[in-house]
Amino acid sequence: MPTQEAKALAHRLKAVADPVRLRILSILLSHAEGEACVCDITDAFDLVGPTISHHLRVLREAGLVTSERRGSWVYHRATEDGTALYDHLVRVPAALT
Amino acid sequence: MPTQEAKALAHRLKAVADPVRLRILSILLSHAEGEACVCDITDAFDLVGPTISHHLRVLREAGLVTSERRGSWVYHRATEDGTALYDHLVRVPAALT
DNA sequence: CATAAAAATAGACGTGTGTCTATGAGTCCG
DNA sequence: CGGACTCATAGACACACGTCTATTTTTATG
Repeated sequence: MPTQEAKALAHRLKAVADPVRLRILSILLSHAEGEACVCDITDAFDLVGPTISHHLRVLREAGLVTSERRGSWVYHRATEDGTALYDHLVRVPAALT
Repeated sequence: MPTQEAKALAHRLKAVADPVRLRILSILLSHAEGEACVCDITDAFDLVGPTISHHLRVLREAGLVTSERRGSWVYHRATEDGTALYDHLVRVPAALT
């Protein structure tokens, strides 16, 4: 594997190599309409709002999540890449043993 | 995704979410007999021996690599899980875009 | 307009991570 | 034995990361 490719893949893997971010992706995908606001996500964790915002930004900068403001709320949803990566990961046999 | 499962998956992902460790796995899998000693691996990087040892330990503790001493050399090889995870990862479409 | 609510940003703080140098442990060979 | 070689471990150090509190921005509403 070329150094360049390893670097790019590692960068994307780092974005999902965190239990909170994995669960955020999971929540987005299982939510109605495939989207949720920060307050929805915060309820599922014992974490404060800004911390969730931080994780959402990491996911967004990795191209796995998009965010859109509609009125008072900001709705976050998994991108096509984010969905594909998540679906792929939860099916890694070795990763679940 | 349950918290427990997210934690376990994230832990395993952290082990491969590093460009050096990805390339180490790649090198092990492409080497003759599927194994290589530290000196073989060191040649492929601009890193010193103990650093490679450190990365090999991370991979070993994640169950992705095994190490066996035969004479002066220690031979490292990807486990079945390590092989499956690596093969799986390099085929994630979203991870390579 | 003023206030409240939702969320992002900024900054601080402790912990984890990747790297190095120095040292120790195991093995071969003269 | 003793030296050379391979590798792991220990310790140090800088930097990244996950979390929090405090503040700012954006929007809705009385």
